[in-house]
Amino acid sequence: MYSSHLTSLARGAAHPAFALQSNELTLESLFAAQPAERLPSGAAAFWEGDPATHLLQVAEGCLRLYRVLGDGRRAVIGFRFVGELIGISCYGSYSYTAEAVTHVRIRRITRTRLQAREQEIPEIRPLVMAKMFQEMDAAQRHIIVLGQLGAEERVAHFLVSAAMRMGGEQGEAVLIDLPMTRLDIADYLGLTIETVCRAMSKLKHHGIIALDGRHSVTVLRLSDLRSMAGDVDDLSGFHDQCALAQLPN
Amino acid sequence: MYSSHLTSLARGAAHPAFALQSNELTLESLFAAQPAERLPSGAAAFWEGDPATHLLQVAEGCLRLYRVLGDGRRAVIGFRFVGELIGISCYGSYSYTAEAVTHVRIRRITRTRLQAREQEIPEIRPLVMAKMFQEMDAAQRHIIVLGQLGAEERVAHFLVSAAMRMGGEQGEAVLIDLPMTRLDIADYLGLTIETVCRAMSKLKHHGIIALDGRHSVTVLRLSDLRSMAGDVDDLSGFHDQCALAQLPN
DNA sequence: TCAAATGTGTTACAGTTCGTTACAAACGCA
DNA sequence: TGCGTTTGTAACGAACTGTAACACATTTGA
Repeated sequence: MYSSHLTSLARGAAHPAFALQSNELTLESLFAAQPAERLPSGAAAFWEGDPATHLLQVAEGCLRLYRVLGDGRRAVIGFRFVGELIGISCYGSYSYTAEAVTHVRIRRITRTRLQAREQEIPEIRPLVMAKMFQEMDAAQRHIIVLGQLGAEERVAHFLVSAAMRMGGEQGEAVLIDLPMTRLDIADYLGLTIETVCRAMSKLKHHGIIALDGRHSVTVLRLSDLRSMAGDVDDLSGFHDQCALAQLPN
Repeated sequence: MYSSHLTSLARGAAHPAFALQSNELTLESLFAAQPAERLPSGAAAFWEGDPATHLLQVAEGCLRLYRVLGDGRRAVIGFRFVGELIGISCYGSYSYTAEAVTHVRIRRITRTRLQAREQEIPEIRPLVMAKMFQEMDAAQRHIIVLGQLGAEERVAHFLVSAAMRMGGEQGEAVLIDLPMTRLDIADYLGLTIETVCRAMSKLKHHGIIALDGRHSVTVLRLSDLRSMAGDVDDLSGFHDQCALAQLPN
C-alpha cells in the first residue's frame, strides 16, 4: 500500500485531516531548510544496513523501499511519494534500501538535527510520532493484504489505494500515475509479474479500469474496484475523534 | 513472528543485548507498580476500535492480536508472551483486538501515566521508542515472510522464531511451547489449518521436529529447520554497534 | 540520427502449490 | 458416559506460478 497523502487519508482513515494538515506544514518547513538532492532513476538514497543517520523527505518523484533475501528474492516493502518521509521507523541502521523509481529530489535531515529542533519546538515530536503510528498502521494493513487477500484482491486494493492517494472520489474516473514497473508491484504484493498483468487485464476486460501505456491507469468504476479489494480498510469513524484527543507527544 | 524476548534477540538481531537488558528492567518496574488483571482464555483485553488509553504488559500467558475483515476473514497480526508489551504502536484507538490464548495475567498503564513517568525519568522514552522500532522491524519482517515465502518456509520460519524465543542454540533439541491453535498459526501465516498441519507433518516425517500433543514441538535439528526458513533474518552484525550509538530519545 | 540491444508488459499453455472438502480423532461439558 | 464441538489430516480441485513467445518501449552505441 502507498504511504498515504493527506487527501487519501481524508477518506475515513485513522488520522484527522486537521492534524495532518499542520503535520505537513511544520515538518515540511523543517525539511525546506535543507538542500534538495537529485537522484537519477535507479540510484539508491541509502542501502539496507547503512547507519540510519538521516530522515528523508521526498520533494519530487517516487522511491521504492526494498529488502533482498539471502537467496536473491526481493521484497518491496513500500513506495514513497512527494511529501512523504523515509527512514522514520528505522534506528541504528536502515532496515531496507531506498531506491529511486523515477528521477527524484529528496531532502535529508540528520536525526541529531531533528532532535535539536524538537527541543526548540515541542510541537514537532507529536508530528513525528504521528508519522510513526501511520507507518505502523500501514504495515499492519499490508500484512493483512498479503495474508488474507488473493491475487486479484491484492491488485484491486493496490489500485484503490493509488486512487485514494490521487484524491479519487466515488463515481468519477480517476487517473492514476504508476511510475514503478510491474515487477515492483509484484514484489510489493507478493505476486509474480504475470499475475499482476493478468489481474490488470481482467480488470480492463471488465471495464473497471483502462490502461494507457505502462504508467497510467484510469479507474473507471471506483466502487466496483473497491468492492473487489477486500475490506482491509474497514475502519469505524470512531477513530477520527479519538485520534485527535489522544495524540501522543 | 513472535515479538522476541531478549534471549531470542541475542542471536544477531537488530538490538544490542545491553540496551534491552536495561529496557526490560525499567519498563518492567513501571508495570510492576500496576495491579495484575486476570483474563480467562478467549477473553479480550481490548477490542479493535476501542480508545487506545492503555499500554499492556503480559505478566503471564499468551495473547493473540487480530483483526477481522468485513467479510469475516481473520488476520492474526501477532502473538504476545510474558514480558512483552501490547498497544505500543496504537494511538487514538487500538488497531486490533487482543485476546487471551491461554489464561493470562496482564498489567495496564495509561498513556497519561506513562507520559508523566517519562517526564520524571527521561530514560524511559528511549526504552519505549526502542520497543516501537522493534515492533516496526518485526512487522516488516512479517511482510517479507508473507510476501516471499511459501507455506513450508513460513511454518519453518515460525518455528525457528519460537525456538529463538525459547533460547534455542544450534545443535541441541529445543522444546517449544505453542499455546495457540493451528487456526491461530494459520491466520498468522496467511495459510489454512490444513496447510499448517501438512507442513508440520512433513517436518516430523523428516525428523526435523517431533510433535507431542497439540501444544508442544521439539525441534530436533534446528539448523535444518533454519535452512528451510528463508533468509528473512539475514542481518549483518553491523547493526549491533550502530544501534547502540544511535538510540533515539 | 538510426539500428541494435536491452528492458518491460502481455498472453497462452503447462506445472505446482495450497485451498476445499471429507472424514477421523480428540477434547470439553452436561 | 454420551454428545457436540474443535482440531488434525488426507484426497481432489482451484488458484497461482513458471515457461515460453511475442509485442512494444527505452536505452545504448556507432
